[in-house]
Amino acid sequence: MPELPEVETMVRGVRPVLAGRTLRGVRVQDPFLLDGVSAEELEDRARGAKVEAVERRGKWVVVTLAGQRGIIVIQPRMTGGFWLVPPARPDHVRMTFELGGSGESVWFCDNRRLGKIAWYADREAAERAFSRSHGPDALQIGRDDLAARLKRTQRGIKPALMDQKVLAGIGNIYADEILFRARLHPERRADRLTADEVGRLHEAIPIVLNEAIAAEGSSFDRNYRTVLGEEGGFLGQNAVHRRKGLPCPACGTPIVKTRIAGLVGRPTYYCPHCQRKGPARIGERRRKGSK
DNA sequence: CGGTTACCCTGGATGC
DNA sequence: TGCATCCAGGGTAACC
Repeated sequence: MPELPEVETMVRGVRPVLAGRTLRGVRVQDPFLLDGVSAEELEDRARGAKVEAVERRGKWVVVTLAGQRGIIVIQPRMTGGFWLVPPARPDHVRMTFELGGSGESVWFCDNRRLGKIAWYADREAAERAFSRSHGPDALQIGRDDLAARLKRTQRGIKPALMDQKVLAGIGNIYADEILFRARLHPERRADRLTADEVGRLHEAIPIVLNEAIAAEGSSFDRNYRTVLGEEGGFLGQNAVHRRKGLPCPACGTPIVKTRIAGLVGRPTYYCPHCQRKGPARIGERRRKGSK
């Protein structure tokens, strides 16, 4: 589930509680999520450790332990998320950060168990692991770098945007929203965008992601919630994702839902008027009786 | 290289 | 009400 804005929201929620604090320890409730580390080893490393930093890298949550105790990396994937000691213990707790003294906890929950928890000995090892499967962060990537990376793939622009190796952080929701904002059809070939189109795309990425972060991400059904259990408010101010048949906010044309090549079974939403396969006509309005 | 399938899991919504 | 089916924001491996 969580994409960059949701993970950023989680990190901002968890950081003030954990950063600078000394853990009593961590408890692994579900070793199934562990990747390359045993529950015993992880718990040993974290016991009594001080949390130096809580950061986001792409869709990863990176918890750095002080004093050479290593780095814990949590990938929420589809249904993972953090909770700050809510009144009632949530379902599907997979790992717990236990704080000293007060007895407070931070829970990592994941009903589908698709998430991953890893541990690296130091920042370099974590960085190597990240770099093996990720490009630059979507909020950091430069325009020329983005252009060069898109030039290297003949896929559609949407699959390319969602490829973490091209740039890190964008998933299905925000790919749709970013492409709408950039007025690009999701099936346009990544390597055939004009410099102007790449420029629009590069502008749209941080605008959409930062709007979503400001709204604390996207919630629907019972999925993602903030660390306090509140819904993110982005869906409701978005343009196309999950808005099949509803009017495009720019031109009123009904939004189309489809499936595109290179994206397995994930749905794609776009405005067939604002996002043409041919040259997009920016700013054009389709309204009865005018123009 | 690009694309598809299968798979990792669970639970909510929908349809009969 | 019960049961089957489809769907879901992510990601990887195997294969054509």
